[in-house]
Amino acid sequence: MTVTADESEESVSSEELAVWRALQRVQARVTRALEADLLVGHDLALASYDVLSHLAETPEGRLRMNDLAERVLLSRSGLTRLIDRLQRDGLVEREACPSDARGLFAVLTEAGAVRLTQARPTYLRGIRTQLLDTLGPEELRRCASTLNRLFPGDDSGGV
Amino acid sequence: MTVTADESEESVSSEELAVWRALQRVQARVTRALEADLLVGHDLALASYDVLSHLAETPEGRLRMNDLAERVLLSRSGLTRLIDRLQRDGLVEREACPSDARGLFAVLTEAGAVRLTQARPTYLRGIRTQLLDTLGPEELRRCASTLNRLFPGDDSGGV
DNA sequence: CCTATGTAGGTGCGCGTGCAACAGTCTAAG
DNA sequence: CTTAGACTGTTGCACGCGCACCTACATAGG
Repeated sequence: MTVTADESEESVSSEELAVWRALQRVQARVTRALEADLLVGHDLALASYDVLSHLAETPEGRLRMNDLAERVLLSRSGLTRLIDRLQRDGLVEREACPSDARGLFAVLTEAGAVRLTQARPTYLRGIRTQLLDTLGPEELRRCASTLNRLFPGDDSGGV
Repeated sequence: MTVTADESEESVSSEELAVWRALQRVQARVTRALEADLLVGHDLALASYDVLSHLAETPEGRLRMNDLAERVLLSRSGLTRLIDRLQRDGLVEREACPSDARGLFAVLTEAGAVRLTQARPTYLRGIRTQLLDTLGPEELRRCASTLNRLFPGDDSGGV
């Protein structure tokens, strides 16, 4: 088959395409491993962990819904439901924003902080074995500099 | 807040964590851009494009369901429904496997090949603007070598 | 031959997600 | 003060996905 239309224009080398495909595969592999591990070990979805994690990185343990949605890579509506679930489970609470009557804070509860602390080792171990170990230290360093250049001021927060 | 439990064990530097998070963000950004562009431009979901693309890279334009599922990063059941839709739209056909009565081939139709050819420029442009342009040529080269080392013999296929 | 184990693909089901639309609120221009 | 436009979070809806389970077939071991 090999439908080779007009490669003259809009060319992307097979090496470049391979980069994109590898990116997809790595992301899928790590994501699924983390999802499974967190689920069986702590009854926590990866998206839920991400929310707790980002909240915990905040000095006050709270974040506006919109802000949080961007950080955890979710649509606003998606975050609304996710916070619904986390609130139902007592891991997060909603709190009104004094300065803006439209705004709501998602705020980490004590139970949420505990749950996060319990789950963190599982999460970190997953990243280590699925991603970091497969990269050599040299490649890791290069990736870090490249990625941090693309997203300046984003390596904040801990662990 | 900053729940800093036991960082002694299972440590992952913030630089390493940033790598993982950046990976997620890049993947999400490119994926959503491609999905949107392909949808408005060619009424084609990204997953559908991936299927057509992988089939077209095959000499006979056909692939076993299982094999295809692995390549497009979908569960077997997920691929079943996706092929259902593509077959309904006439872009793909199912064909029995002579050597194994359990097996089925997903085979690219002429209409599927045409649709792929139409959509390809949109797809490649998306990768170019969302991913490749943001990486310098030097970083691109490094990523390629790193990723291709992690997934040897996977840069086959065209464009 | 016949049985046991593994594999290929499909189905029922529940769930998480995004899009479009909406109400409430803020802000700026007249 | 009023009004137009932008923004925040939520909801109705439809859809795509994975998991668990199932059937059909393949293959090895008796």
